[in-house]
Order: sequence, then C-alpha cells, then structure tokens
Amino acid sequence: MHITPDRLTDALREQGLRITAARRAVCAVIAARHGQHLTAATILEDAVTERGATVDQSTVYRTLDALEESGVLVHSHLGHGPAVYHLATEARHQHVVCRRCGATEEIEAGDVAEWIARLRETTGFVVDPTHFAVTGLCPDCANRD
Amino acid sequence: MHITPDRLTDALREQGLRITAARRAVCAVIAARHGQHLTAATILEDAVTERGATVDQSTVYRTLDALEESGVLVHSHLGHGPAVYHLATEARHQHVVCRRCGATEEIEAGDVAEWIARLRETTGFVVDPTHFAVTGLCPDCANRD
DNA sequence: GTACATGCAAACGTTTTGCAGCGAA
DNA sequence: TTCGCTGCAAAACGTTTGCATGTAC
Repeated sequence: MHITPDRLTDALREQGLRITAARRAVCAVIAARHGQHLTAATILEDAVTERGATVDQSTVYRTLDALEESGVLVHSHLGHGPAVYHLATEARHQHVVCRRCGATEEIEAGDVAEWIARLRETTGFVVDPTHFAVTGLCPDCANRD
Repeated sequence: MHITPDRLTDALREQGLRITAARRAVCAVIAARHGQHLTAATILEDAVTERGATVDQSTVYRTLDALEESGVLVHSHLGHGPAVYHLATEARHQHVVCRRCGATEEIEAGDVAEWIARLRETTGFVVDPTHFAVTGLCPDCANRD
C-alpha cells in the first residue's frame, strides 16, 4: 500500500508537465503521508517546514489540480472546511461525518453500491458517492438525544 | 403544500425572538417561493427589490439561522456554490448534481432508506443524506464519454 | 531559447463577526 | 426601559487569478 514520490512525478511527466522543485516537494509530502486526510494547507506547511521547500499556496493548488487531472489524486469534501486529498488508490471509501462532534468514519464504498446501481437504473445518473461526505450523528451523539 | 409567512414568524416568536420588519420580509420571501432552491443572496435580493425592505445580508443569514434553529427551515449544499434553503416540510429529497453540466435532480430520500438502515446497523451512524448533494454524471454527460 | 511554472499579491464568493445605534416588547 | 436586533463595514475562510520573473526542457 506504499507509493513512491516518483510514481506521482511520473504521472505529471506523462502529462507533458515539467518536474520542478515545488512539484517534487508536493509529491513527496503526499507520498509520505499516504492514507491520511491531507488539506492543501497541510501539504503546504509540510512542504515548507519539513522539506525546506519554497512553495506558495497557489502552486500547491495548481499541482494538486495537475495530479487530479492525471488521475492519481482525488479530493473530497468532509463538511464546511477545506477539501481533503487522497491518493486515487485509497479513494474507495465513503466519508460519514458527525454533524455534532465532527467524528469521521470511513465506510466501504461497496456498501453503497446497491443504491448507486438502482439510482442508475431509475434516473440514469452515474453517481460518485465519495466526493461529498454524508452527514449525520455518530453513535455517541445519536445516543445523547 | 402551502405555507404562510405567519407560520414562519410564529416559529420565531415561539423561540422568544422578536418580529422585526427584516425578519418579516425574509419569512415572506421564503413562504412565497416555497418549493424552490433559495440561496441567501436570492432571499436578500427578493426582500430588497420585491418587498422594498431594507435588509442586510448579515441579517438574512442570522434570520435563516434562527429559522433553522426553530426547525422550520433546512439548508443543503449542492456543490461548491452557496447553500440552498428549503422549508423543512420539503426536505425529504436527496439532491444529485452532475459534476460536468451542473444539472440537478431531486430523488426521493426513500430510495436511500435501505442504505441508511444498513449503515445504522453496521456502524451506529444515523445519517442525514440530504444535507450534502451526491455528485456524479447526469445521463447526458455519462453517455458523452 | 522558449514555453511553461513560479511566487507574490490581490481578488474571489460565501459566510461571519464587532460594534454603535435603533426599536420591539 | 431594556435588551435584542439591525445595518454597516470589515474580516474570515478556502480557493483562484493576473502578472512579471525564473527555469526545465
């Protein structure tokens, strides 16, 4: 389940993009933190403080866009805060967020597959349920009512 | 399926809140446009241009918050734009939005009920699937691939 | 050498907040 | 009379954009 920074920079190269110090730093952070919920701000901070890179937030966003375009990266929205980025290989999960305490659970996208299939039949919509989280109450908060 | 402005102002009164010209205007707009997807900006504009009220955006937001607190109003997020507000009585639908062309479909929340029930069993999460839209491709855009 | 990518700064769109004065109860 | 509500202005937030400079190829 590991990924190397090179895998990411290669994805950019395959798009005909240039490999710069800033892009290398962003890719390195993403590879190092694979499996985590990364925000653009986190990636920027890591690149600057942990890798001593000189990167601007605009460059981070542009690089993240490029990686998404390559198909190796994906982002989703957990709520009202910033978007979170994951490797596409880890994107098979659906986020459920507690609206009261903010707890986040990851559930297998497979659980939703049936609903998606039915939706496709009845409406023709082909749905990606992982892009936006689903809100609700976590077990603790639900029992507190 | 009609609602009167008074029903809304009453909800505010029951919370011990004062009924002001601004709040009356906001409630009137919401009642008049029931069934539609209202953004804070639309409500503000309607209140000002169609009802000649002097209302500020901050007051609109504060009033919408109060109405949500009363339980008569609800908002959801269709995508990256502004939140949309509906009467709580109309909140039983799930939004599906096309990520390519922006088309929005409303589907019955009942279709998702099975998934919600299973989610509750397996994780304990009690989910409100209507707060965030689900993104995907509409039939037209899906066929264009 | 020539695109393309960068840092910087400023703008964006939506929502929130601080504050002095007004007005519903 | 009191305290809640208001308009105004400014800030907050995450994100995007315009532009002159820099650099990978």
